Amino acid sequence: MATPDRPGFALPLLMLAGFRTLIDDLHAELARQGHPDLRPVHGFVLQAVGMAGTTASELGQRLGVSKQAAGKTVDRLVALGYLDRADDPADARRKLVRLTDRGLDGLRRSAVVFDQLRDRWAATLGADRVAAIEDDLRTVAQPNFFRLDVPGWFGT
Amino acid sequence: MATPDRPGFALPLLMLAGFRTLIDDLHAELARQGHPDLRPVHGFVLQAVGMAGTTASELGQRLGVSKQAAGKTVDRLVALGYLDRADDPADARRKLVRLTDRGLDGLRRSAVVFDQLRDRWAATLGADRVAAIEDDLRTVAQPNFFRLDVPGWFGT
DNA sequence: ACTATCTCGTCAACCACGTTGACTATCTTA
DNA sequence: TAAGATAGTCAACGTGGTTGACGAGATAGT
Repeated sequence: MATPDRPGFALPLLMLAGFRTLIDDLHAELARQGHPDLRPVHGFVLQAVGMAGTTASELGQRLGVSKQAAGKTVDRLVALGYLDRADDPADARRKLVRLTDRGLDGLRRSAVVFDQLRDRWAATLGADRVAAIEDDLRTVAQPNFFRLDVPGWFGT
Repeated sequence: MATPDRPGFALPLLMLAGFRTLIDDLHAELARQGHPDLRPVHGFVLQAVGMAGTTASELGQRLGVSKQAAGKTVDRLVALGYLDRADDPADARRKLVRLTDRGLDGLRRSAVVFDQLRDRWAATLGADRVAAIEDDLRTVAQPNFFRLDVPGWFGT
């Protein structure tokens, strides 16, 4: 890393580098485990869909993008076999977006790999330092997107 | 934040949230200071160009993208008045990409704002915690992109 | 019950940012 | 000098985002 004389520049650069390291490692491992076409954005979408399923509009709200953008991303993930659409019997306008078995598999494997990556960081830095980073970021970071009030994503 | 039972998921989500918080705050402030058309990617490009200027190919290497992608980004920043192109008298193939006065102004203001944002985090978390986050990320994050071996970006 | 309004999904046009492949012009080296 | 490497650009394309418009269906008010 270059160390500019302005210290503040290091913070966003390192945050980005840390995030990209995790994501790149995740997708390298997912590709090895049979999910080579899963792209960085897709993981967040699969999480946002959740076990209960959702609609394109609500998905857009959860991800902080327009409903049209969410719809197009759902199209791609449907084509890849990770999501499917079903009519809502209670409301003919809505189309329920749900995880397929493949989508669920990708999500579960992501969770496992993220755990392993966190363990790797903990082995280098110490578990307390990793937890401290998480606590600190929880304090200062504003999650104005990916707000998921869906409990038990990976539950039983 | 939702807290999934898999703890590893919190780490990338929080890293992303932290990064986006910094970037969103930066651009809100830059827009206030006369740079409303500066987008998140542009800051990194301006840094990678540096005071000495560079070429599209080298810029692509620094940013970890193809020379064509770098060239197109330079096109946009030229159109916005942040960069210009000049012929290299020593090599007729090369076109030197340089910061304009406006580009330099945007870069300097970014540095100032990032310093202020870092101070804000330090006021909340404590300066030692912020420094610890930076140290830890320097240890585990692999900066396979934005490698800038250019000293003195914002020098004298 | 009917009308006005809101919401959901979709289509179209567009922009930003990335890719690969091909090509010309130019420098470098064997 | 011929062969090869490099710089920039063009074209075609993929992905992820935007806004605006629109029809179909649900809902609230009189």
